[in-house]
Amino acid sequence: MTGERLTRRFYRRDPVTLAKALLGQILVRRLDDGQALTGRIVETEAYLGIPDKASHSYGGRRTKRNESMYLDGGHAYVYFVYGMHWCFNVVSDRKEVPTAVLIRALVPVQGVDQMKRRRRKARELELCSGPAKLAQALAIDRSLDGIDLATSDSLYVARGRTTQGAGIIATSRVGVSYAENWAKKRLRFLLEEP
DNA sequence: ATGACGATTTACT
DNA sequence: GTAAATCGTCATA
Repeated sequence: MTGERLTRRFYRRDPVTLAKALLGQILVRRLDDGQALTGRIVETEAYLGIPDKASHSYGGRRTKRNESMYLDGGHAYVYFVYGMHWCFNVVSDRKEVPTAVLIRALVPVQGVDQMKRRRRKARELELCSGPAKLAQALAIDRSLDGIDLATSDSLYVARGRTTQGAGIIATSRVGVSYAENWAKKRLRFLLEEP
């Protein structure tokens, strides 16, 4: 039961459930030349949408930038921050419900040499140990924003070793100190045993 | 038209 | 530990 692409049904859940369910699954990026870059998802964050002060869709905010958050579960939301970094989210829930899961870290599986090339500055252990790092390593950028992970060959998630909720640590999210009472909610999830 | 600000990373004191 | 890098997007005017 490993290696199959996850389908729409998997993604159409609330972001907390999805954030936990994504841990241990395999993110697959297939380049135009057919080469696969893959990694095991070991850290995620849930963004709960309209009520969530840390979410780009807080208060129902809907702009050109965050439009992808309103797509059906299983689409990609890729955004640009700090003038230099891309971050990749998996959209959760249904169409018009702007929630998502930020993929924060991977353990590289396939295509490590290519990842190293893309992240020239990084040391081996830091290839995919942050949201913008993994985006750079897997060549994820604007061109993949809004793509459908349920049908795209360029980017999707495949079933990895299943965890059944065991070994998951929940902590507060990173970089959202501005979000007041939402900043300290435990919406960041890490796989304890990589 | 302008200005403030990031769901970060890296380098440096 | 602190701070610079760096620019698209959005709110305000």
